[in-house]
Amino acid sequence: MGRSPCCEKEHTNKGAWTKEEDERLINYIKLHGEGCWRSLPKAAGLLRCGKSCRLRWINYLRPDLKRGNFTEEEDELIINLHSLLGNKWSLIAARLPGRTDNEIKNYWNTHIKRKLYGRGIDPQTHRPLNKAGAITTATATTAAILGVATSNNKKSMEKNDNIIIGTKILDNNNNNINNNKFQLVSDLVCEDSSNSSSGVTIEEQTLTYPLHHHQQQLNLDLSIGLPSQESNNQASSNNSMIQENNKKKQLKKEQEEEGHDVFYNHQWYGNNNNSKSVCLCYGLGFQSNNNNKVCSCKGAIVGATAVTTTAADNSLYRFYRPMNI
DNA sequence: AAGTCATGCAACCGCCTCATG
DNA sequence: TCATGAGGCGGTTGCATGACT
Repeated sequence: MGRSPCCEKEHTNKGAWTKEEDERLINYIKLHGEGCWRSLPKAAGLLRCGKSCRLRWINYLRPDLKRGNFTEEEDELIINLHSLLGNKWSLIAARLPGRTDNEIKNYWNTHIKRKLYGRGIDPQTHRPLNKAGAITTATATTAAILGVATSNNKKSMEKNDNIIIGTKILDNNNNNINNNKFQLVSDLVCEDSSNSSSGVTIEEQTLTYPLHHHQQQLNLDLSIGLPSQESNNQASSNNSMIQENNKKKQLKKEQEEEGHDVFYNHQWYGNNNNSKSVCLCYGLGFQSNNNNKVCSCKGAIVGATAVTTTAADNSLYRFYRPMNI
């Protein structure tokens, strides 16, 4: 049985929105808020599909949209986020206040792609164009190729299970990863936090990356995003910062009282000031600001269930995702 | 001035996810 | 556990506009 259409197509307008339609939609949402998109058109007196109303509101009419050209800072952020997330425009948009996924997608296709080509960089792989098809530094033994699935966050990471692979970097000569099929996500250092010397599974390890290096690029410590909000968001932003600082103080206290590191917001809080341990999916940029939709870790470290080899050796691991996701 | 081509972007389409019963 | 449907997402289309000949 086919799915019923979201609206009666023969009775709906299509194409560009008129000023009157915009006003009707704005007025309705001002009065009633964003509710059921399916019933909204009728209630608002619009001959439009609910989906069309939603899109028009989200991409064009929403009052918090930032209009105008993208800044250089936003350009670089989009490029960095795309290198981590691929064509996940909604995730990228979530890190750019006032920008929509559609806007970023269009901007990527019309401007940034060209910009990257101009720099000699393949916009899909973020690798130099003259080296396309070959990852010159990656290598792995068969045993070191890790399927980064996880048992403790199976449901939320469903989409990512078995698709990210980690490759232990041994030297610069072997190319075991087919770069036509895989895209570089990130380099991370695996560090054993369990103090056991053998038989350590990835799940028992802490995956640590050099924080200062990533912060320079993406401000991953707090979130991937621009450092400041628009002025009308300043108050709530300040409140969030106060709450966050209070939480950190509390965590520090807990850590001191209990004598061990404390986990919060994908991170372990401990005594080591030089590096900060994070869960793997966070480190790879798969965290989300939408109730941890992507990563639902609660302290357990994301890792591969299948691997029990000596990954916890402070080696550099390089992570890839297939091109088709 | 008119025709053609290139570009940018709003909007649509179809599939996927997830909540609900 | 399964079916259903609303909302969400990414890819694509097509129109408006500007640049060029």
